[in-house]
Amino acid sequence: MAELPLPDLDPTSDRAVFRQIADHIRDAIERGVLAEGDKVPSEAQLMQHYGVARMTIRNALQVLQGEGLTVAEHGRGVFVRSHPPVRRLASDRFARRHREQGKAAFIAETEGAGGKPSVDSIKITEERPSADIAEKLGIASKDLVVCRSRRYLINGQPVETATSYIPAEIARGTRIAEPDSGPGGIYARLEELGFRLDHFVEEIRSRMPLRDEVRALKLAPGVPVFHLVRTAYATDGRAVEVCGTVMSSDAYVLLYELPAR
Amino acid sequence: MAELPLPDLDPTSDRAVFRQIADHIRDAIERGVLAEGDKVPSEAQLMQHYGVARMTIRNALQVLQGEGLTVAEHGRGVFVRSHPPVRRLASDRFARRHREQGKAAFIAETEGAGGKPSVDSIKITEERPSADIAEKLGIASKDLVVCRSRRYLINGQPVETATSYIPAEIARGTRIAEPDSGPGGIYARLEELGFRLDHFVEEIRSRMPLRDEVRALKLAPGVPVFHLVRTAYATDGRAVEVCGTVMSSDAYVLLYELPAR
DNA sequence: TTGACGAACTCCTCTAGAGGAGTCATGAAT
DNA sequence: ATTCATGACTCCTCTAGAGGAGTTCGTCAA
Repeated sequence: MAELPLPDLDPTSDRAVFRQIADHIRDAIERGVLAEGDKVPSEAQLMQHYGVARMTIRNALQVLQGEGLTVAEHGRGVFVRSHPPVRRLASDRFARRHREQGKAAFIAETEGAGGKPSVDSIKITEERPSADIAEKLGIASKDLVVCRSRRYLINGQPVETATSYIPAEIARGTRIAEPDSGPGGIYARLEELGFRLDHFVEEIRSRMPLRDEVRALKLAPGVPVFHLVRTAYATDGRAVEVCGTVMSSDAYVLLYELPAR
Repeated sequence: MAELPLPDLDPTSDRAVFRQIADHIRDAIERGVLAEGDKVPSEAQLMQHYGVARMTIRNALQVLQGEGLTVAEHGRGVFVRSHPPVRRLASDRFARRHREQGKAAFIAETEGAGGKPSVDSIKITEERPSADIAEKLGIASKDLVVCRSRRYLINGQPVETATSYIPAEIARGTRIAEPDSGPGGIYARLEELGFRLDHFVEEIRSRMPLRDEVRALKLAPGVPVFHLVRTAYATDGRAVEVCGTVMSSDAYVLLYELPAR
């Protein structure tokens, strides 16, 4: 439909035609003329409107897709991407007081927000840690660690993958090395084992997802991920767990509260 | 150069040719066969090697560029992207004890790491806040705020843009509304004005940059940004400042330390 | 009413060209 | 020694096609 008022090309501009076209559509999205979920005019319509070759149109659409503004659906059309409801992860989500109810942080949060949480593809292995993990745990890289990998879903939609690394010396033979780590999760188990947790350090990076991550999290093109690595320290200063999680950046906002001390 | 050992296409695969080619090159990068800064074989070489049309090669290279793995330089070639030195931002960087030396956080940190810090395009305006900012500051959206925009650079490379919003009622006529806010920055000024800072709340998002941000931060394609919004609260519970900053995600790692309480 | 079929529409992949423009090394002219 | 032109090489933009495959929807037969 020619309902969408797109400007004409500026032949005097030295900006490439496909960029100009991308600019027009981006403008329409940013100004709200095209709202979330709306269909962008088809390649054929845009060819017609601008009088250029199909490839030129496709290049323009490619730009927008790379910016995460649109998604193409084979056979249906190109649509303005809609953003899922955002989960806000508070910095105190692993505080002891939240653990005492006996629910894992993810389950409690999600149910609180009215979603149906589930956990997926739990895999427990015992491995030699990467140099990075070994250093964070303060162990030699030939010492073994127990790895707990899992994927979190809300209403069946994957939102996060996580892998915890606990020195095998601590975890072996305990419920931490079982698929179901019991009420309160592994932090509760660690405290029962006598490691009173003192503080966490979280390291946050953002980057484009790897191929596996795109698959595991069903990510749309142009969506970066948060890569968060949390290290848990016991009161004796010893690191007892490192947990690496990858989250879709458009499903999450991370919240931290800090003293001004 | 045929030095780079690339596999042949798998004609039985239903994976598109350009994706297979992208996979091969991505593998080479991930396995370290192609290191940072290395030149990817030219379009002509890849055409030759795979026996496909130029556009097919360009599509493959486009994929990698979108993933932030490579950058093309017109007339020179395509190169594996090299990552700038990473700045680690500690969560306590705005704590009072760091402020007492009289240096702004950014300057002190950068000099400590041996870089030459500078600040750029400082603009001070008085405006009506967006609904979001007004809500965070707990003021009506018709109340004015003083906006301090600036851009931070290290060795001339832009790394971060920031805009602070302070209720005009507080900032007007003070040094906060001057380009040079004086020793210790605006947090020091706020405390001198009697607003003893109690805590900060930081909200972190990650997304692809807008066009302006690409320009302002000289971002390579395929690099997401952190969008961090910090709200400063005084001891009386009042929000006295909101600061929004946009940072290149491959120049920063954010660090937070949290009590396990 | 239901279900199978097909036409029309969508985006996806790929080909084979063309001219343009930036970079760099070489070699000639100064 | 320096400057400058040249040509080879690079990626960039755009054209004009072709066949493929997924989606939607109306038609027609059961």
